[in-house]
Amino acid sequence: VSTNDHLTRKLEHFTQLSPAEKDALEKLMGERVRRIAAREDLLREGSKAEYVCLILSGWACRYRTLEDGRRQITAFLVPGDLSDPDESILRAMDHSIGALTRVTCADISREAIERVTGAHPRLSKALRWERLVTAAIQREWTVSLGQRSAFERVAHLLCELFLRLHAVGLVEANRCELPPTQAELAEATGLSAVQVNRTLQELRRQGLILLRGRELAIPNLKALQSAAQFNPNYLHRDHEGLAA
Amino acid sequence: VSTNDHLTRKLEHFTQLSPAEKDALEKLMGERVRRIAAREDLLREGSKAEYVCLILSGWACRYRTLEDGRRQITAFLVPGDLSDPDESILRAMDHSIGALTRVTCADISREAIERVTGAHPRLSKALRWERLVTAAIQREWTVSLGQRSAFERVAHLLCELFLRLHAVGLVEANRCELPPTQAELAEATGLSAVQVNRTLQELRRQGLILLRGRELAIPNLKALQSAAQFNPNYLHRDHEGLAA
DNA sequence: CGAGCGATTGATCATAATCAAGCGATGTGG
DNA sequence: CCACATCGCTTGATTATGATCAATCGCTCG
Repeated sequence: VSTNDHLTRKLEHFTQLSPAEKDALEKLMGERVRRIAAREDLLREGSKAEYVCLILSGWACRYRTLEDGRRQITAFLVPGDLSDPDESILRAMDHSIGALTRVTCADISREAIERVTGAHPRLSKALRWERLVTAAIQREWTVSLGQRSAFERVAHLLCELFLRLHAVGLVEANRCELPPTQAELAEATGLSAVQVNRTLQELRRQGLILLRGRELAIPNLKALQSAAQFNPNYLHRDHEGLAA
Repeated sequence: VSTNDHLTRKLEHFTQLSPAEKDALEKLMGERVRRIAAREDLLREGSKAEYVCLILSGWACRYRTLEDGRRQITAFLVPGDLSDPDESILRAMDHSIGALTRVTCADISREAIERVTGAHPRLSKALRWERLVTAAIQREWTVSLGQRSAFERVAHLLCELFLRLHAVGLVEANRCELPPTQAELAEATGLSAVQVNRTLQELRRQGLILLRGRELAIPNLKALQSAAQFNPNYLHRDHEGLAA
């Protein structure tokens, strides 16, 4: 098993892939690998997205900065996540993608994607599924920011990230990495860093999470999900590959 | 000019369409027209999206209801807007689409869409552009809910809706319909209905909007945009069709 | 050793939620 | 035709959630 099979693992939550399809994916990940330092941008607002970015290792985020300096993180990108293949249609990016840690990513040309999806319809469908889940996650963030309390927001986000990391094989024995700083979690949840700190402490106090440094452990996922009113349906993990 | 050419008008903000392409679009809108009463659902969470919904007239919204009754509107759908063609891949909808007014929509089969996009690459590209703009709008809502004050949120939303309606020909002399009730605007902006009411009054007091019943007038769009820190880039109206 | 970053804590403040009541227009059934 | 109910909007009073301000601490790194 390669260390860079995160995308493959994720897509297999939707549908079985043949060896040929996995091979085609693998080849895509090979071309033009780039290393980005923490706090650098993978793609900057205003520039044209020439390539599709696939995160091979490390964490990144989509974010937008307002004129007065306020910043909102609109998505976290973990290994196996990729920017939208169609984004290169647009004249200019309306937001940036920044590295939260050191990141390695593959810059894949749109043509390469189209070649592969043209040859492998099932892969094409799996990538469309991936895109739909990404959209559903974005909607769920809207729900969180609009309706949920600070406590629920943070708990919900941790549930989501934990399951997403699980899907790409980055959870071991209820533990995973959680690289974002509290300030970054604050920018994602629309809270202040102080409030994120207090909320994390409350989650710890209730025994729902163990968090030391960048390592998060969730001793009882069901309990955390229940505290967060987290419903995993929007991640659409119940398709061809698993059920039916 | 047909009264149902909203989608065509919108797509032409991205690229010129040939008569054949417009004709193909027109035919799509014809099949299987459905009428939905206000407060009814076009598509319900948990069900399978068999068809693509294209709004021909009236307003709808995507929304999600939490277990305890809280509701978040995650998107407004106005004439010319459509649900994601790929959504039928998913086993079940993770949210509902509800009518805010009486709505007429066209239920288009995925096969019909694929037939048309297969035959007209430019149309295919325009629809992908439409999808990207929808995703950008969703991100911008995340920014609003996470970072903007009540005043900015409401002002920003009004700017967005005004421009979107403008793009489909539903603005006349700085005036458009605004069917959502204040309670619905509250569910979209993550505010209480009381706060929306007070914010609208403040916008009126400052002369930024005129709002009576369901009619909204924006005497000075630039002024409102500036008050909202509204940057229209994310709507990506500057492509092939207009510039270059 | 000093600087800087991230996490933490306490005190105070502000924004917006909640609660409660009333108004005006619309619509409906007796 | 009128009495009454409902809905959407409006207003005032109070409360609460989370922001802001400010300081400290521990750790890492140069």
